[in-house]
Amino acid sequence: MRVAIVDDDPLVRMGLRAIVSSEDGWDVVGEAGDGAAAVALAAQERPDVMLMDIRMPGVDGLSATREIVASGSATRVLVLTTFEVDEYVFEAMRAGASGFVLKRVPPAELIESVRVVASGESLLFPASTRAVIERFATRGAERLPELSEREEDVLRALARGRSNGEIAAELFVSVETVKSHVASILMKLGVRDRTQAVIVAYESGFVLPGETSERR
Amino acid sequence: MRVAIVDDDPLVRMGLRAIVSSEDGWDVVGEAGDGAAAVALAAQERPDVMLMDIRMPGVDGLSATREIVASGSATRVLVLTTFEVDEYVFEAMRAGASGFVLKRVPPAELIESVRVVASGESLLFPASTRAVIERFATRGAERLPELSEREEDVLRALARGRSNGEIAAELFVSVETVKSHVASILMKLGVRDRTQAVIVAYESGFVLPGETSERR
DNA sequence: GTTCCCCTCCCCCGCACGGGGGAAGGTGGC
DNA sequence: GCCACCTTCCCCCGTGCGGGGGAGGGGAAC
Repeated sequence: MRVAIVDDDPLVRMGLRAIVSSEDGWDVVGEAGDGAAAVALAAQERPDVMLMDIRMPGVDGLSATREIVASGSATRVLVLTTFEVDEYVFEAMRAGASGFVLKRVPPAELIESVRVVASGESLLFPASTRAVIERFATRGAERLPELSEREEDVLRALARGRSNGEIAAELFVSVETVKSHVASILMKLGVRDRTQAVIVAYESGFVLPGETSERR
Repeated sequence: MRVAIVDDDPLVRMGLRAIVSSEDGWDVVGEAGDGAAAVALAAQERPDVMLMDIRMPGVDGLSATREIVASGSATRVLVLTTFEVDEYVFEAMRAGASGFVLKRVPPAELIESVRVVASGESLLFPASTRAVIERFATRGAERLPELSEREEDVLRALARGRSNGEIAAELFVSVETVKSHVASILMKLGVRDRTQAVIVAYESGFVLPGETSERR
């Protein structure tokens, strides 16, 4: 296992190095103190896993992660943070990090985390997982008003960017029918136009990013 | 710790009961073989954690989870599945489950999982976490074409359901200017109308569900 | 200097969209 | 039997939106 360590604090790097290199067959193949150096290090050493701090002078850890992932590197990035509930968790996920864990976890857990992301899986710390799940659940403010079956069909079509004419063709009905369904949807959702209806569809979880375009 | 077990297979229930009750101070306060019984059980016994199978005859585990969570119960639902990559993970998250783990994990891990969700945190199995992160990252097919700063402002406004006139007022420019920005956005994104632009904004991660409406 | 691109603003045009009416058959509840 | 709702279809009308032309100023690159 070849591990790289990125943190602007030399003390933290030393601590991480001690933990990682204590494991049999594990090597720390390099250290970096900022994002730019991290990108270069990833390209040079091609480590299996890179432990990445977020807050660093110059190029931050998220930008560095984005670059490394975008470069097609096989290196997995495990983001380390100081605070439990870190707003950066979503950004880190979008940047392509394979995991998001606390710096102050017991060494054994950190080792295990590295092993997990190296295996191609991903992992989040419980508090982060909770935040993610809550975003999905949108607990509380969700629930669309009751839409009829046909209206849901039409709303799904709207959320795929279809025009009234296209929806009519897909559902084998006339454009007028589609228009009347759209009008009902707008009224029930309390919105002005199809664009706002699509926004409500996304915000309520009626459709999820990724489930419309990729599947089939 | 008071735990309830929901699974249609008596054998599985026995196995889970054995694991749970082997822990000091932990009690299995009830079992259920289908979703309807699970909802009733949650209301009666108010367990700390409910281990919930998904596939069951009659009312399935997801519907039961939805009901229990919607009822405002303090019971945390930990969803158990047989297969690693289960399409139901997103549904479970949306239903309000606190976790999603494999049935065949070592007993010690299952116990630990129950402890985690009981503490109010959430947890997903690595393979599930990976799927979730990939949905966020939308690795590969993402990246909006380069939009100018102003165009990003306009796209953000579009994603909030604003009309051209409203955007003009918000950005202190004329409607014509907004129209020309919108036209550039449509061209750059390769879409037909503002609705499709909003869809691209969501699908690409340019905006995330939850970040527009709730914040501020 | 020239050459881009961005941002701003303006014109005309056509049409899809949304709002206002309505009407018909089918299903299900009371 | 009546009423409510869904689904389907039709009319008219106004306008917001998108497509097609531009044009001028400013800043960065070269």
